[in-house]
Amino acid sequence: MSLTIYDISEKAGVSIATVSRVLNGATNVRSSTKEKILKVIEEYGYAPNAFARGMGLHSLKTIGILCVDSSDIYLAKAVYYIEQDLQANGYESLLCCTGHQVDMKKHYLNLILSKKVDSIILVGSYFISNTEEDNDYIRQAAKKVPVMLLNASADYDNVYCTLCDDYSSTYDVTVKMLNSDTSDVIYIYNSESYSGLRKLGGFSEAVNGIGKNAADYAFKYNGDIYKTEDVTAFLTEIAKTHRFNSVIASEDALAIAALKYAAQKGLKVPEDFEVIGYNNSVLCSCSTPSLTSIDNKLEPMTHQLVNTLMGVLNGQEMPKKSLFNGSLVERETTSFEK
Amino acid sequence: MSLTIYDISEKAGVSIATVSRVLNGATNVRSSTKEKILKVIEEYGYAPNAFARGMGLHSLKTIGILCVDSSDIYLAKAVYYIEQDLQANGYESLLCCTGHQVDMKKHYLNLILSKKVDSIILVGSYFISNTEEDNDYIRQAAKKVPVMLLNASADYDNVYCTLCDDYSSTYDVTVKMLNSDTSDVIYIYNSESYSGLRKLGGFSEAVNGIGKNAADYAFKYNGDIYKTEDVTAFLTEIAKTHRFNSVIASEDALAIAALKYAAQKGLKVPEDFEVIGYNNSVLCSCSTPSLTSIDNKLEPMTHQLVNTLMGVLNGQEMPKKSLFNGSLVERETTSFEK
DNA sequence: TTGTATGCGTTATCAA
DNA sequence: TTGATAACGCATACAA
Repeated sequence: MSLTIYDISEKAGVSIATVSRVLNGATNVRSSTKEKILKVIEEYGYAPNAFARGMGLHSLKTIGILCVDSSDIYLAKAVYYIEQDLQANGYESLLCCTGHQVDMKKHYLNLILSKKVDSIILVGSYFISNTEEDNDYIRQAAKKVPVMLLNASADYDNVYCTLCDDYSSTYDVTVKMLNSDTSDVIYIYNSESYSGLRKLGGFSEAVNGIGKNAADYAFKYNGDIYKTEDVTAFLTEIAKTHRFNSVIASEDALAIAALKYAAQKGLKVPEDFEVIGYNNSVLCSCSTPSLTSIDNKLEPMTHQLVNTLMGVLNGQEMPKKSLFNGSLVERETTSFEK
Repeated sequence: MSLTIYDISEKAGVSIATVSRVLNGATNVRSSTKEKILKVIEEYGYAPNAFARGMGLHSLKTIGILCVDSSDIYLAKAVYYIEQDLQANGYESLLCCTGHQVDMKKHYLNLILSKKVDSIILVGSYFISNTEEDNDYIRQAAKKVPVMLLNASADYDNVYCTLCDDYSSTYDVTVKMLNSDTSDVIYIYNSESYSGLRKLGGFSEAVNGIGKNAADYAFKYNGDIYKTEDVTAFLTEIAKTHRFNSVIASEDALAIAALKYAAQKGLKVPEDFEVIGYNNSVLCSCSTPSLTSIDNKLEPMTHQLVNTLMGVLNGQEMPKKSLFNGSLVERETTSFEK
């Protein structure tokens, strides 16, 4: 077995209490004895037992990260930024991918909670549902540890939200499109998560604002957004009954498919056909032509989220909700006037 | 505080030993008392304290996953698959992104080791270096827990490797290209990791095989592979001194840039210019035209890796090295004869 | 099949 | 500034 605090105390000629003090950075230790102990620790390569430590401290400085699918381009980036920020604050990350089933979300949240994490971060808006009832597991979890929401909002005790104003972003960009040369705009989306509905709401508000019925211009795609051909077929189907010369998409991948659709139809982008994606992901610069997209400030959001969490864990009063504004990053699939 | 095993034993009218037995699935408990205990546990929502449990069992059923950058498309997928497989086997994942600095890799490996993980998985070939000395930290870690390598190889005790034969894949595809109409092929790459060098080796072998000097046809790009414009500029620079009409890339993102280069030059793909990427990532179907790419069997590899790990943890004899074969997925950027 | 008692390696309280 | 010792919550050897 490995060394214990007793071994170290013996070799250093002190009690375990003193060793423990040094280990935990207590100030009330004579610097000479501190040096002595540190040297012994170094020499024998001693590392405290994590379990025993957790038992004493009631914490292992570990944060649970829940995510429906960390292989998704956007969520992967979110998880990465969060992990890096946590690391910088001396915390580790317990990652758990739940999938989309509500049962699994609850199951894994409780599982990860039983591992005595110091907090839980819910990455992505898929964890918040419309019904109070379905969100109850989050409220329950928040009774034990602070719960942080990225891209979602819920007004519960001990739950903190960091999000981007998807509603305004989509509203603004829709208005812009409606005033452009390609004003026959449709909206395609795939998710009715919290942020999914906010985006849809922004689009609808803008369309309704010019006296049209938004429901006629918003189309939900059910399927894998990365199966580009399927999405393109979906658009071809829509085109049979609706005329459109621009597409706003809730995800970059959907927008990419719209570009493929335009290419198939021989439409010139952006002259005759304009496309706007969402997330400003790596796909934007990889597509031809490069994709205009809404940047929803992922990295600043994750910073804010982790900062807020650290404050909460230190007992400070922190904002319950942090709101960012998105911005349009124009590339080659649009030609708005400046 | 939350309930302890003592509370449960009291409420169920048995000793803590019996409760513990039920908790750990021991068979020598009368089924009626087992039922009784289970009911109490259910009723009060008792969950054992993870730290105390870990102390007794010397394990928390947690695996450390180390990765240089989990936001990379390929690595993110790898992490995701691994996490899912571990979950299916009742293990949790402690994720740690180290970045590319060797010091940090060592630091975090030791840190994560001190958290008493049952094993460590090194995702991606960046953890293995050419020098024995730089790999020593891995050998040391393997003295404590089994170390699993994805996409890398190292012949140490208690280290298990799962990888794809990148050498052969690149060799085969290069030969194919050399025999095609677009036989002026160059290879662009960005990494000299273990697998990076294997790919380069395969390309070189094929080119040398026809009596040419491979070094004249392989170009290393130093920079962010997702900065498409930079990569395109890099190719433009190469074109000043080298004639080429096909590109094999070590990463899909680099191949995408090659497509942009072709578009800029007005070259028809695949008639006059062919491109092959690597990883068969989502970028392939997102690009226009869709990208031919080498699939290196990520998901099967991760399955094998986790299966091997589970065997090792159960004390079974398992293969030290598992080798997969890549395969070419042809799309619109190549037109090889069948 | 069940219960008792001890150990696991820390932290923290109290006294010196 | 230090040391002795009692928790912490569970697993398990041993006894019954």
